[in-house]
Amino acid sequence: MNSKKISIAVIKRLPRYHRYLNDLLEIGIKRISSKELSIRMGITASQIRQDLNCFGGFGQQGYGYNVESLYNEIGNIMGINKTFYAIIIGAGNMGQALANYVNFEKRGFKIIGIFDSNPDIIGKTIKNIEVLDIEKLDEFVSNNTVDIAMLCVPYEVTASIADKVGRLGIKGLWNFSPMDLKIPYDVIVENVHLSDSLMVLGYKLNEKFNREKKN
Amino acid sequence: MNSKKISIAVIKRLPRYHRYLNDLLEIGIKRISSKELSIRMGITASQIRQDLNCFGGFGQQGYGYNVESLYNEIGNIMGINKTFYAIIIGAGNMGQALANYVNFEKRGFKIIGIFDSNPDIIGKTIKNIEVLDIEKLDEFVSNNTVDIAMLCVPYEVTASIADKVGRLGIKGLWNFSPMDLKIPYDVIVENVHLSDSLMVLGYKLNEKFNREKKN
DNA sequence: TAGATTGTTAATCGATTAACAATC
DNA sequence: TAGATTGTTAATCGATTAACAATC
Repeated sequence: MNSKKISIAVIKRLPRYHRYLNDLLEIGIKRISSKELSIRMGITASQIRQDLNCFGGFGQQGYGYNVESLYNEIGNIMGINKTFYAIIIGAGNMGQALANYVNFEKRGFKIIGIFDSNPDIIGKTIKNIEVLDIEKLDEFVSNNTVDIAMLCVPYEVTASIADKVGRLGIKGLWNFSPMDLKIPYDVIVENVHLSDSLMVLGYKLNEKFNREKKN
Repeated sequence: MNSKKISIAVIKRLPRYHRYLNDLLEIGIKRISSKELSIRMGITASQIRQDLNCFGGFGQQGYGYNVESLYNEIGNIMGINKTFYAIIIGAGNMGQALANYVNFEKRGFKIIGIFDSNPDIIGKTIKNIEVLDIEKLDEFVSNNTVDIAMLCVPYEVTASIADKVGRLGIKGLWNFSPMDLKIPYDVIVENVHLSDSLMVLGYKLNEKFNREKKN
């Protein structure tokens, strides 16, 4: 693997390649050319070859790519073979949805703890994990390896909890609050801004509507 | 408003501007320059001015932008003043999380129906809305205005339900399944691929780890 | 060998940033 | 008026696409 910086645009496409390759595997396709894959995915063959060559030459001239090995290679690049240990902070609807989302485990993410501050929820069991009092977070983190905190707490407390996560040395933060976290720690934050996404959908609907009205 | 095509990169930044302006309003700041805002948001002042000027000249030389009116302008552009009527299909954990997510209503999205196929869930009430049998979807759509369907059903049935949504003439689809929908109808699809987002976080963590190991 | 398709360089396109005249 | 800051044009940067020699 060469050391030149891989752009975030490329990284974000990797999970999509991975999904398509998985589909191909499942329908029993053994090899695929960048041309064929480009048609399926609706992107250019050039882009596929450029993207893959950021990480190495996985193909073979005159043949194309072996689906299974390319699938594995991309999995390796994304770290799917590694296990990331994650905790969920905030066991409301969203936190529970994440806890029950089976696909994460398949991709190497293992939920090992769930925390909340609501006495009605503390002590409940979700997916065989007892919901702990958020007060026990410090203790838990000292006794367990925690790579990622998934933050599903109300807007008002997000900033302070994110800060705590940073202070405890957790390196990855998956944030579901509609807010840009600024914490003075060395934490990698990935945001899921649901309402932003919904607003983009609203914009596109409006635009479409206006366009149609004009015609 | 001029008619030249606005790039999707700009559109995606609008909700973020909207959030920051809302924060400014709440702390009582009345006017702001692109320079000041750029520092807060961590982007360039140039970009802010370019973005806003896609939609019109909202500022004033020597003064900057009036926070409240800019907030409202961006809200209008995004269609926040309009009401979008939405239904949730799939009342599992994720569907329930969406139903209970208060921020949507604030942004003009109103949930008017929830559907599921599980007899244990049908008939339950979520946020004052009775969960209906998915079989009643056709009937519901003929009797109500439905702009958006929020799809939170299991992977296996996503494609067929998305197809049905298209057939019923619903124009917007918010998809939570890890799959790229291809439906032969004129539907605007916005995807929330949670596992893709998580995989990107995993990649970044790995990369950081490898970088640190090297030093 | 001939055909196919990659890996990679070069060209193009679009998005971001810089610069500055216009103007409040 | 002088200072500040926009709106907008020009320059730069980066990402995508095209082209083609290398090679299986």
